[in-house]
Amino acid sequence: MKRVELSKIARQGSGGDSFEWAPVRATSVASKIVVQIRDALFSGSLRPGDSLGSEKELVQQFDVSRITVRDALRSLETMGIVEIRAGAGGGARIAAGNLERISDALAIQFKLTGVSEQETVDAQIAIEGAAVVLAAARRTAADLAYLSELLDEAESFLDDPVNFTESGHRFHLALIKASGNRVLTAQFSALRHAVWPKNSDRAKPDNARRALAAHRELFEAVRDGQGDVAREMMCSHLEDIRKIEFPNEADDELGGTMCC
Amino acid sequence: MKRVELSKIARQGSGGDSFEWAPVRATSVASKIVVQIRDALFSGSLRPGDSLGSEKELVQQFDVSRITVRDALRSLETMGIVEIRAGAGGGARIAAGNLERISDALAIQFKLTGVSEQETVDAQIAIEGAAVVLAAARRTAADLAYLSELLDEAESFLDDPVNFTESGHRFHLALIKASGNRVLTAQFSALRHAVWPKNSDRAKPDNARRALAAHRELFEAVRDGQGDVAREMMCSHLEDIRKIEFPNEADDELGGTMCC
DNA sequence: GAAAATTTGTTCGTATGTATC
DNA sequence: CGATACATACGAACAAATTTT
Repeated sequence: MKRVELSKIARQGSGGDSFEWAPVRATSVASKIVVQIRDALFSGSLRPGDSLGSEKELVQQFDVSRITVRDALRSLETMGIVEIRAGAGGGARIAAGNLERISDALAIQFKLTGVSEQETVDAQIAIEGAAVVLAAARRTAADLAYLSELLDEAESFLDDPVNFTESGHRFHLALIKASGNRVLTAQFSALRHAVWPKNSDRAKPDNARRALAAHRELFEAVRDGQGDVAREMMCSHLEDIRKIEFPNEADDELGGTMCC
Repeated sequence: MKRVELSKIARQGSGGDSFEWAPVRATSVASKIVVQIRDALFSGSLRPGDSLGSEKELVQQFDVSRITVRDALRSLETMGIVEIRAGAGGGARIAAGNLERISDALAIQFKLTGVSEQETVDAQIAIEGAAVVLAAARRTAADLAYLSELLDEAESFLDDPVNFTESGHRFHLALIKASGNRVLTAQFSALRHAVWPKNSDRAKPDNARRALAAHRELFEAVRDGQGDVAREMMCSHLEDIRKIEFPNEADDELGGTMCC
């Protein structure tokens, strides 16, 4: 339960922006507190679990009003940097990482920016394609057992579009997790949550059969350690899905550019 | 300048969580305002540029105190959903998308989670490798001109490690932007900001020469539309960098698994 | 389990800096 | 340049929730 000494805020100071990305409205006092704590996190002087003290203590340390401290804490909380608990022994502390939080940020900015489905699927191909290469090299027996289970499950859902789609999602996720790479896993989850149709009703039986066959081949390639084969299969499988889910892009002259 | 009618907050209501991700502390009144506005964004009833009114107006609309509205606005601002301007005609309005904000969110969670350098570099290989394939197919004349400029710049920095490293970063970024995929660009930026050494002093002249040669070959492959060649080059180039920047991982038995 | 202490959540009033018209 | 509108900031206080005793 380390306590870190934080300096008072210079009201009219220039505020050291050690990052190249612009902090949110660096003019406000609250944002200077935010920047200071974020810097401390990245420099390593603050780590998950460290306590920042209560609102009252922060008011004293920074010599600002309670509202200013609250503004800063609200921002830090929204960024996922701090967790706030009420009651005795509570207060603000540096949060543990939560990679699922990334989905929110991605979804919001994708929505506001209006990125195309093509960009999203291309990014997904990049991530899943690389992930299966790693998975083919690192998959454990437990990974293979779970993937095999999911294949059986999917087969039982061949005539149940909703459940089939969801099962297929779990298969993709398990495949990526088998890569052992949390960065790729987080980025995949974010993309999936951000822009894919929530309830795809396009998983008609014939499409489902096709997808299941692709999943089986993927499984075998990963099981046999054939990374390159798995990558190509994943790519053509996703191009297939792209044509089904986003038919308006099917006539893109660059279709299949990625790898297959 | 559309105005959207927002309903009052039910103090003890259950609060409709229409998303699967848990909103931040759904118990507080402020977070209910946040959820309501975020929902309105995703449902399409709020779009970039729409005005939410001033703090005072929001106080009246939601029938809560000023500080509660402030808390909500601070969260929404941090999420990048609203922009707040002071002065007459100011107030809160729905922000335009800013994909750089994603980098922040990713970098923070990667830092808090403590992902390994190996995971990061593997993800970078996935993203940059796919990006150059797209870049080879889509690069414009302007892209090539800028990349060529950066190569000349880098050559002049061969004996200046700090500037050489920075110039090289710009080259990688320009290469990815040439893919025309903003999702890949955002994810790359995040990785770069999150875990790479800020001031790499390892760009010794001999390493610099090696890197520059790799960049030249990458440029030629992209220029000539040879996507597969570019991918392999990018991969081996990044594996090279991995060995230089993170020598403690050089003996990883899985080195070179990705593609080369 | 109940009481007490601690801390956040919420409200009101007021003053000040700042951007717009 | 002045007036207006707005966000930012400060102080005091009570309510609600949570943890400790």
